[in-house]
Amino acid sequence: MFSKSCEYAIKATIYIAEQAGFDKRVGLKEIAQAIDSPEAFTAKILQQLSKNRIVDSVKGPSGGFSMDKKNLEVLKLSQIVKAIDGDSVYKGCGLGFNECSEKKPCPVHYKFKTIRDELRNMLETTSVKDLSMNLNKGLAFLKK
Amino acid sequence: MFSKSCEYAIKATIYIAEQAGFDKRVGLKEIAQAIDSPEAFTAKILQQLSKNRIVDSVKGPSGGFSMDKKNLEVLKLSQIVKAIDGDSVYKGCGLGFNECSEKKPCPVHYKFKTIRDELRNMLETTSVKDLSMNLNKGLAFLKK
DNA sequence: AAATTAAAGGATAATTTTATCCCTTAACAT
DNA sequence: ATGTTAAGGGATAAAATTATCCTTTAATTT
Repeated sequence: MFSKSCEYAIKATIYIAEQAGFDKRVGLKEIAQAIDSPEAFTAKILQQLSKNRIVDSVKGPSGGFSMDKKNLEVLKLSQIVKAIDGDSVYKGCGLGFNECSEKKPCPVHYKFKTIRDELRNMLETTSVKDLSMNLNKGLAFLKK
Repeated sequence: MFSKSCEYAIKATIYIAEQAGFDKRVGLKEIAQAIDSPEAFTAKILQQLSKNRIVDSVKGPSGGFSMDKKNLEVLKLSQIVKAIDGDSVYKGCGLGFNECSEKKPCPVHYKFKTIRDELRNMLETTSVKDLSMNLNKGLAFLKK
């Protein structure tokens, strides 16, 4: 569904959001441990998230990554996915055609349309807060 | 959604099915041209499809690939996908956890569940005949 | 039976994705 | 101001995926 990078990005964002809820700023090392991801690779992804203003970062002692609490409801899964994987998930054709459309549908077009539309809708309506709330309730887990 | 290999596999199968409808056996070269895929790579994929009895192959002159007409309604998209990509699509977690389940749901589990279930259902109910029929009606296309 | 044709299969290469290393830059603490 | 800390960023490496080449095997045709 998503690239590994994107999976890490989602996990990292959820973790940062969770900690931001406690007004905690968290460092790369802590994040990588929490979501069980390779540190250096995660650093790259956090850079992208930071550039895309999905998280904010501060250098130096007691620095690290955090998020604007007020933004947690507004920030949608779709924005993370877009920042890392682009819009391939949205406009991607089931058979990899890029000209695939309503007017020139590929053989699987109509079969896939519903599902991709729903996926899009789900990503666009699910906020980071939705996900981190689940996490706090113990209904879900982040680390393998 | 699927690997490139899987995309080629679906396209190739649809094309072979279409031609099998005319009782035509088709060769690698023709298939690769029809679906606009690299020939040698497509050969590998056809080997897998053949091993999985999704298509049948005959060597030598007037050989090539074909399918049992009677099977076109029975053969589902899911079988092609499984033969090439395994069952990652079915049991794949949105965040890449392999222990993700009802009992131990990842943060996106419930959000993704519906969509993955629908995808699974769609793949398991869509027959190759459904797709090749569309193609014949000119409603869809195979070659870019 | 021999020649020809086309798939099967092994080895290898190119590309993309994932991952690591190390040096630079910026923020904070003293 | 200086040292320490942590993110930023460039270069490189490893792994996986995609792709090609070439030899072998098995059919069909003559």
